[in-house]
Amino acid sequence: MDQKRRSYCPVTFALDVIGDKWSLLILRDILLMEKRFYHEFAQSKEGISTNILANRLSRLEGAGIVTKERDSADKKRFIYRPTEKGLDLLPVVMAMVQWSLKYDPDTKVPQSRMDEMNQDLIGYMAQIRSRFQE
Amino acid sequence: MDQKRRSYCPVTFALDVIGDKWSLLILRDILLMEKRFYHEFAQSKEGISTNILANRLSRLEGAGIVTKERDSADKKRFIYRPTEKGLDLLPVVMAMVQWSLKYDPDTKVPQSRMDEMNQDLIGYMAQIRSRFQE
DNA sequence: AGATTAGCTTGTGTTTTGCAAGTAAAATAA
DNA sequence: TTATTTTACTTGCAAAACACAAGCTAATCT
Repeated sequence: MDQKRRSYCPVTFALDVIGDKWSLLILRDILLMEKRFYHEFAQSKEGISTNILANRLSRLEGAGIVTKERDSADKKRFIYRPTEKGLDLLPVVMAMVQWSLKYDPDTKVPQSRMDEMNQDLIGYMAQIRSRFQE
Repeated sequence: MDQKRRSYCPVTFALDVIGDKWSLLILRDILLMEKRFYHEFAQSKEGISTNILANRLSRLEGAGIVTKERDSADKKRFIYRPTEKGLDLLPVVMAMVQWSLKYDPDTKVPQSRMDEMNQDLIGYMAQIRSRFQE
Protein backbone atom coordinates (compact mmCIF):
# COMPACT_ATOMS: atom_id res chain seq x y z
CA MET A 1 0.00 0.00 0.00
CA ASP A 2 1.52 3.24 -1.11
CA GLN A 3 0.79 6.34 0.95
CA LYS A 4 -1.62 8.69 -0.74
CA ARG A 5 -0.17 11.29 -3.06
CA ARG A 6 -0.58 15.01 -2.61
CA SER A 7 -1.89 15.27 -6.16
CA TYR A 8 -1.39 13.94 -9.65
CA CYS A 9 0.32 17.08 -10.91
CA PRO A 10 3.68 16.44 -12.61
CA VAL A 11 5.37 19.25 -10.69
CA THR A 12 4.25 17.68 -7.44
CA PHE A 13 5.47 14.26 -8.53
CA ALA A 14 8.96 15.59 -9.20
CA LEU A 15 9.03 17.62 -5.99
CA ASP A 16 8.00 14.63 -3.92
CA VAL A 17 11.12 12.83 -5.17
CA ILE A 18 13.74 15.59 -5.45
CA GLY A 19 12.10 18.55 -3.71
CA ASP A 20 14.43 18.95 -0.76
CA LYS A 21 17.73 20.63 -0.07
CA TRP A 22 19.93 17.57 -0.58
CA SER A 23 18.76 15.07 -3.19
CA LEU A 24 19.66 17.17 -6.22
CA LEU A 25 23.05 18.04 -4.72
CA ILE A 26 23.89 14.34 -4.54
CA LEU A 27 22.74 14.01 -8.13
CA ARG A 28 24.87 17.00 -9.09
CA ASP A 29 27.88 15.23 -7.54
CA ILE A 30 27.13 12.07 -9.49
CA LEU A 31 26.28 13.70 -12.82
CA LEU A 32 28.59 16.71 -12.91
CA MET A 33 31.33 16.10 -10.36
CA GLU A 34 32.18 12.50 -11.22
CA LYS A 35 31.63 11.37 -7.66
CA ARG A 36 30.73 7.73 -7.03
CA PHE A 37 31.25 6.91 -3.35
CA TYR A 38 29.56 7.71 -0.08
CA HIS A 39 32.64 9.37 1.38
CA GLU A 40 32.95 11.60 -1.69
CA PHE A 41 29.40 12.86 -1.25
CA ALA A 42 30.05 13.40 2.45
CA GLN A 43 33.05 15.58 1.58
CA SER A 44 31.11 18.03 -0.59
CA LYS A 45 31.42 21.55 0.67
CA GLU A 46 27.74 21.93 1.58
CA GLY A 47 28.37 19.59 4.52
CA ILE A 48 25.57 17.03 4.51
CA SER A 49 25.06 15.04 7.71
CA THR A 50 25.88 11.37 7.40
CA ASN A 51 22.44 10.17 8.46
CA ILE A 52 20.77 12.45 5.92
CA LEU A 53 23.20 11.31 3.23
CA ALA A 54 22.43 7.66 3.92
CA ASN A 55 18.72 8.41 3.92
CA ARG A 56 18.80 10.33 0.63
CA LEU A 57 20.95 7.72 -1.11
CA SER A 58 18.51 5.00 -0.20
CA ARG A 59 15.57 7.14 -1.27
CA LEU A 60 17.23 7.89 -4.60
CA GLU A 61 17.94 4.20 -5.04
CA GLY A 62 14.36 3.36 -4.09
CA ALA A 63 13.07 5.87 -6.63
CA GLY A 64 15.19 4.25 -9.35
CA ILE A 65 17.34 7.32 -9.85
CA VAL A 66 20.65 5.76 -8.81
CA THR A 67 21.97 2.23 -8.51
CA LYS A 68 24.19 0.91 -5.74
CA GLU A 69 26.63 -1.96 -6.11
CA ARG A 70 29.72 -3.19 -4.39
CA ASP A 71 32.96 -2.02 -5.93
CA SER A 72 34.65 -5.14 -7.26
CA ALA A 73 38.02 -3.42 -7.00
CA ASP A 74 37.57 -2.57 -3.30
CA LYS A 75 34.78 -4.52 -1.72
CA LYS A 76 34.41 -2.38 1.36
CA ARG A 77 32.84 0.39 -0.68
CA PHE A 78 29.82 0.83 -2.93
CA ILE A 79 29.59 2.51 -6.31
CA TYR A 80 26.62 4.77 -6.94
CA ARG A 81 25.69 5.42 -10.56
CA PRO A 82 22.82 7.25 -12.25
CA THR A 83 20.10 5.30 -14.01
CA GLU A 84 18.45 6.53 -17.20
CA LYS A 85 15.81 8.06 -14.93
CA GLY A 86 18.54 9.88 -13.04
CA LEU A 87 20.24 11.06 -16.21
CA ASP A 88 16.87 12.40 -17.34
CA LEU A 89 17.01 14.85 -14.43
CA LEU A 90 19.96 16.62 -16.07
CA PRO A 91 17.65 19.18 -17.73
CA VAL A 92 16.26 20.09 -14.30
CA VAL A 93 19.73 20.52 -12.86
CA MET A 94 20.94 22.49 -15.86
CA ALA A 95 17.89 24.76 -15.80
CA MET A 96 18.73 25.60 -12.20
CA VAL A 97 22.34 26.25 -13.14
CA GLN A 98 21.29 28.63 -15.92
CA TRP A 99 18.94 30.48 -13.61
CA SER A 100 21.56 30.89 -10.90
CA LEU A 101 24.19 32.03 -13.38
CA LYS A 102 21.81 34.82 -14.32
CA TYR A 103 20.75 35.86 -10.83
CA ASP A 104 23.55 34.96 -8.43
CA PRO A 105 26.57 37.22 -8.88
CA ASP A 106 28.59 35.04 -6.52
CA THR A 107 28.01 31.71 -8.23
CA LYS A 108 31.26 30.03 -9.10
CA VAL A 109 31.55 27.72 -12.10
CA PRO A 110 34.84 26.93 -13.89
CA GLN A 111 35.19 28.88 -17.11
CA SER A 112 35.82 25.73 -19.12
CA ARG A 113 32.46 24.35 -18.02
CA MET A 114 30.75 27.68 -18.75
CA ASP A 115 32.16 27.62 -22.26
CA GLU A 116 30.99 24.08 -22.89
CA MET A 117 27.48 24.88 -21.65
CA ASN A 118 27.16 28.14 -23.55
CA GLN A 119 28.41 26.67 -26.78
CA ASP A 120 26.01 23.74 -26.95
CA LEU A 121 23.94 22.82 -23.93
CA ILE A 122 22.17 19.87 -25.56
CA GLY A 123 25.48 18.47 -26.73
CA TYR A 124 27.00 19.00 -23.33
CA MET A 125 24.24 16.99 -21.69
CA ALA A 126 24.57 14.26 -24.32
CA GLN A 127 28.27 14.10 -23.57
CA ILE A 128 27.58 13.61 -19.87
CA ARG A 129 25.10 10.84 -20.66
CA SER A 130 27.59 9.03 -22.85
CA ARG A 131 30.02 8.69 -19.95
CA PHE A 132 27.59 6.41 -18.18
CA GLN A 133 26.58 4.34 -21.16
CA GLU A 134 29.49 1.93 -21.43
CA MET B 1 24.13 40.42 8.15
CA ASP B 2 23.21 37.65 5.77
CA GLN B 3 23.59 34.11 7.03
CA LYS B 4 26.51 32.27 5.45
CA ARG B 5 25.80 30.28 2.31
CA ARG B 6 26.24 26.54 2.05
CA SER B 7 28.40 26.99 -1.03
CA TYR B 8 28.75 29.06 -4.17
CA CYS B 9 27.50 26.30 -6.46
CA PRO B 10 24.66 27.37 -8.76
CA VAL B 11 22.62 24.26 -7.96
CA THR B 12 22.87 25.08 -4.28
CA PHE B 13 21.85 28.69 -4.90
CA ALA B 14 18.68 27.62 -6.66
CA LEU B 15 17.87 24.96 -4.08
CA ASP B 16 18.27 27.42 -1.24
CA VAL B 17 15.51 29.52 -2.80
CA ILE B 18 13.12 26.95 -4.31
CA GLY B 19 14.38 23.64 -2.90
CA ASP B 20 11.41 22.68 -0.77
CA LYS B 21 8.08 20.96 -1.29
CA TRP B 22 5.99 24.12 -1.64
CA SER B 23 7.70 27.10 -3.29
CA LEU B 24 7.63 25.72 -6.82
CA LEU B 25 4.00 24.66 -6.41
CA ILE B 26 3.05 28.25 -5.66
CA LEU B 27 5.02 29.31 -8.71
CA ARG B 28 3.26 26.64 -10.77
CA ASP B 29 -0.06 28.13 -9.66
CA ILE B 30 1.06 31.61 -10.66
CA LEU B 31 2.73 30.70 -13.94
CA LEU B 32 0.61 27.85 -15.23
CA MET B 33 -2.69 27.97 -13.36
CA GLU B 34 -3.39 31.69 -13.64
CA LYS B 35 -3.76 32.03 -9.87
CA ARG B 36 -3.15 35.42 -8.27
CA PHE B 37 -4.54 35.46 -4.74
CA TYR B 38 -3.70 33.91 -1.39
CA HIS B 39 -6.99 32.06 -1.14
CA GLU B 40 -6.48 30.57 -4.59
CA PHE B 41 -3.11 29.12 -3.58
CA ALA B 42 -4.64 27.84 -0.36
CA GLN B 43 -7.28 25.98 -2.38
CA SER B 44 -4.80 24.00 -4.50
CA LYS B 45 -5.34 20.30 -4.12
CA GLU B 46 -1.99 19.64 -2.44
CA GLY B 47 -3.39 21.34 0.67
CA ILE B 48 -0.72 23.74 1.89
CA SER B 49 -1.04 24.97 5.49
CA THR B 50 -1.85 28.65 5.76
CA ASN B 51 1.20 29.45 7.87
CA ILE B 52 3.50 27.75 5.37
CA LEU B 53 1.77 29.52 2.50
CA ALA B 54 2.23 32.91 4.13
CA ASN B 55 5.86 32.09 4.87
CA ARG B 56 6.63 30.91 1.33
CA LEU B 57 4.91 33.88 -0.29
CA SER B 58 6.97 36.31 1.76
CA ARG B 59 10.14 34.34 1.00
CA LEU B 60 9.36 34.37 -2.73
CA GLU B 61 8.68 38.09 -2.52
CA GLY B 62 11.90 38.63 -0.57
CA ALA B 63 13.83 36.66 -3.19
CA GLY B 64 12.41 38.89 -5.93
CA ILE B 65 10.52 36.06 -7.59
CA VAL B 66 7.02 37.44 -7.08
CA THR B 67 5.58 40.86 -6.38
CA LYS B 68 2.74 41.62 -4.00
CA GLU B 69 0.39 44.56 -4.30
CA ARG B 70 -3.04 45.49 -3.12
CA ASP B 71 -5.80 44.77 -5.60
CA SER B 72 -7.22 48.16 -6.57
CA ALA B 73 -10.53 46.50 -7.47
CA ASP B 74 -10.91 44.86 -4.05
CA LYS B 75 -8.62 46.34 -1.47
CA LYS B 76 -8.89 43.55 1.04
CA ARG B 77 -6.85 41.28 -1.15
CA PHE B 78 -3.38 41.25 -2.68
CA ILE B 79 -2.33 40.33 -6.20
CA TYR B 80 0.76 38.18 -6.56
CA ARG B 81 2.56 38.30 -9.89
CA PRO B 82 5.79 36.78 -11.18
CA THR B 83 8.81 38.98 -11.78
CA GLU B 84 11.23 38.41 -14.65
CA LYS B 85 13.27 36.37 -12.17
CA GLY B 86 10.20 34.27 -11.44
CA LEU B 87 9.37 33.83 -15.12
CA ASP B 88 12.94 32.67 -15.64
CA LEU B 89 12.15 29.67 -13.44
CA LEU B 90 9.75 28.35 -16.09
CA PRO B 91 12.46 26.14 -17.63
CA VAL B 92 13.00 24.50 -14.24
CA VAL B 93 9.28 23.86 -13.82
CA MET B 94 8.90 22.60 -17.37
CA ALA B 95 11.92 20.29 -17.05
CA MET B 96 10.24 18.74 -14.01
CA VAL B 97 6.98 18.40 -15.93
CA GLN B 98 8.75 16.63 -18.80
CA TRP B 99 10.51 14.27 -16.42
CA SER B 100 7.31 13.37 -14.60
CA LEU B 101 5.40 12.84 -17.84
CA LYS B 102 8.03 10.25 -18.73
CA TYR B 103 8.19 8.46 -15.38
CA ASP B 104 4.88 8.92 -13.62
CA PRO B 105 2.13 6.89 -15.27
CA ASP B 106 -0.48 8.58 -13.08
CA THR B 107 0.41 12.18 -13.86
CA LYS B 108 -2.57 14.09 -15.13
CA VAL B 109 -2.15 16.98 -17.56
CA PRO B 110 -4.91 18.21 -19.88
CA GLN B 111 -4.41 16.98 -23.44
CA SER B 112 -4.61 20.51 -24.82
CA ARG B 113 -1.66 21.54 -22.65
CA MET B 114 0.26 18.40 -23.62
CA ASP B 115 -0.22 19.23 -27.28
CA GLU B 116 0.96 22.80 -26.84
CA MET B 117 4.07 21.67 -24.97
CA ASN B 118 4.95 18.88 -27.37
CA GLN B 119 4.47 21.02 -30.43
CA ASP B 120 6.77 23.88 -29.38
CA LEU B 121 8.01 24.08 -25.82
CA ILE B 122 10.02 27.27 -26.29
CA GLY B 123 7.07 28.97 -27.93
CA TYR B 124 4.77 27.75 -25.19
CA MET B 125 7.00 29.30 -22.54
CA ALA B 126 7.25 32.53 -24.51
CA GLN B 127 3.49 32.64 -24.68
CA ILE B 128 3.21 32.32 -20.92
CA ARG B 129 5.74 35.12 -20.47
CA SER B 130 3.81 37.42 -22.76
CA ARG B 131 0.73 37.20 -20.55
CA PHE B 132 2.56 38.99 -17.78
CA GLN B 133 4.20 41.64 -19.92
CA GLU B 134 1.35 44.09 -20.36
C1' DA C 1 46.40 -9.91 14.64
C1' DG C 2 45.78 -4.88 15.01
C1' DA C 3 44.95 -0.66 12.77
C1' DT C 4 42.62 1.76 9.12
C1' DT C 5 39.05 2.82 5.74
C1' DA C 6 34.31 3.07 4.11
C1' DG C 7 29.65 3.08 5.00
C1' DC C 8 26.57 3.45 7.69
C1' DT C 9 23.33 3.61 12.50
C1' DT C 10 22.02 5.52 16.87
C1' DG C 11 21.17 8.94 20.33
C1' DT C 12 19.95 13.74 21.55
C1' DG C 13 18.66 18.39 20.94
C1' DT C 14 17.06 21.96 17.66
C1' DT C 15 14.48 23.51 13.77
C1' DT C 16 10.80 23.06 10.57
C1' DT C 17 6.33 21.63 9.52
C1' DG C 18 1.29 20.52 9.99
C1' DC C 19 -3.09 21.36 12.02
C1' DA C 20 -6.52 24.02 14.38
C1' DA C 21 -7.96 28.15 16.04
C1' DG C 22 -7.95 33.03 16.30
C1' DT C 23 -7.30 38.01 14.62
C1' DA C 24 -7.66 42.25 11.64
C1' DA C 25 -8.96 45.06 7.68
C1' DA C 26 -11.99 45.83 3.85
C1' DA C 27 -16.34 44.95 1.63
C1' DT C 28 -21.12 43.67 1.57
C1' DA C 29 -25.80 43.07 3.63
C1' DA C 30 -29.42 44.48 6.68
C1' DT D 1 -25.09 52.46 10.67
C1' DT D 2 -24.26 48.15 12.42
C1' DA D 3 -23.60 43.21 11.52
C1' DT D 4 -21.79 39.73 8.74
C1' DT D 5 -18.72 37.97 5.39
C1' DT D 6 -14.46 37.72 2.88
C1' DT D 7 -9.54 37.76 2.58
C1' DA D 8 -5.21 37.42 4.44
C1' DC D 9 -2.93 36.29 7.51
C1' DT D 10 -0.87 35.01 12.88
C1' DT D 11 -0.47 32.10 16.95
C1' DG D 12 -0.04 27.92 19.78
C1' DC D 13 1.09 23.36 20.10
C1' DA D 14 2.20 18.60 18.69
C1' DA D 15 4.73 15.89 15.21
C1' DA D 16 8.26 15.24 11.94
C1' DA D 17 12.67 16.30 9.90
C1' DC D 18 17.23 17.67 10.54
C1' DA D 19 22.10 18.54 12.52
C1' DC D 20 25.74 17.01 15.28
C1' DA D 21 28.48 13.75 17.67
C1' DA D 22 29.50 9.23 18.71
C1' DG D 23 29.55 4.43 17.88
C1' DC D 24 29.47 0.19 15.10
C1' DT D 25 30.51 -3.40 11.29
C1' DA D 26 32.72 -5.39 7.28
C1' DA D 27 36.65 -5.35 4.24
C1' DT D 28 41.40 -4.28 3.60
C1' DC D 29 46.04 -3.07 4.74
C1' DT D 30 50.39 -3.75 7.53
